Amino acid sequence: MKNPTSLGFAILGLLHDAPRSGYDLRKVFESTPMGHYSSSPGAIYPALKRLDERGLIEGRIDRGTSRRSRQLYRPTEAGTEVFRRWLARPVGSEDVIWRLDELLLRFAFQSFLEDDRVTRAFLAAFAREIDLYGAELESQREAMPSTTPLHGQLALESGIESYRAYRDWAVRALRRFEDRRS
Amino acid sequence: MKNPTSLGFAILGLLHDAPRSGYDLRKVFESTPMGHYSSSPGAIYPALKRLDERGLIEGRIDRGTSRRSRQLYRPTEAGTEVFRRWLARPVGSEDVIWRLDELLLRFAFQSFLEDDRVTRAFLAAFAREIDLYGAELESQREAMPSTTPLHGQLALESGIESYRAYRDWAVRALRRFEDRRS
DNA sequence: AAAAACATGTAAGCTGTTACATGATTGG
DNA sequence: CCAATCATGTAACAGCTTACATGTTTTT
Repeated sequence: MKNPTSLGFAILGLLHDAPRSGYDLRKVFESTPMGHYSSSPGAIYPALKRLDERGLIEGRIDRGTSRRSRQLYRPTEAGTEVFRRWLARPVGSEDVIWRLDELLLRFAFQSFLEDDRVTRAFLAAFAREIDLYGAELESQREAMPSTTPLHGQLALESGIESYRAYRDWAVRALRRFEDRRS
Repeated sequence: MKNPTSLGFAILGLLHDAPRSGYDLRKVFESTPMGHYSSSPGAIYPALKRLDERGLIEGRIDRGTSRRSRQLYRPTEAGTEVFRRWLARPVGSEDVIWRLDELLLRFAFQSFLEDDRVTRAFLAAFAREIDLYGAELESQREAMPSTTPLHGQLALESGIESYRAYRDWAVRALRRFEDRRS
């Protein structure tokens, strides 16, 4: 059984916050900083169906005041299991290179966990891996022949500085969690 | 006729630098900072085929010393037209929000153009749009209730700081191009 | 009464992933 | 001669986008 996609995990996380319908989820994706995930019905509804088929969520028909049907989804026990394991996954080098968005999503949902050990480990690993990648980009810049057009040099620098910003962020975030422990 | 995807434009740009085979392109994507684009044959070869079918590139069989066949692709006139138009496209707000990677790719290839006016306009618009988006994120942070978990606040801050880094980069890059003009 | 928002979905098409397949050439 | 690398592709599948489809309830 395959793992959900990023969108699947985003949905699973939101359902751990509160039971929601497909339409509710669309609104969250449209109006909040999570908006980097698709809010189109052609993405949300099939994603909900997959999560349901894999037994990670279940839907109940909710008839509030009206007689219009509305599927309210909530996570199953298996879904919570999978969600917890996802939150605590080790941070690898490919994650920071290829799946930075998903890492930040994971971080945002770690407030679901009781204590902060997972988060502290996450941030330490995140800072370490991103530093390694930044160093690699730096050495690529140094290896650039001086004939390289200015555009190429600058494009690489934008990447380097973006990674630096994430590293600094991670270090500061880690301090915030260490303060909180005491 | 639809426009190429990001990968298509990346290929088109590389072919403006030099004629290359599918295999050559794969190596570039594997080994350089452009590596955020897929190097898998299942992506490259179909992308080449599409560019060919749309008349933007053409392949010639190149038999160097050996008798092994090797398709060397180069842009057609129509391909160069499309490429130039892509390089000079105005920078919109959705571009910085949803397609930052493609914007940086466009910037990197702008060295193909004779003079720097397009690049200066690009960087000015880029800085302006990214500032607007950063301000929106900031106001989202301020609108956060104080009950918001630390994780959520910090995740949003990571986004804000990443955008700030890009804005600072754009401002510095613009200065570099203005110096060069004189 | 009409418009907007609620609410859920499907269908076609495109792109990319993973895995497979094939054979030639070169370096040790 | 064997392994690595050169070189080009295909097939099955997953997921997303865009566009369409349908009907209900609330607001103006």
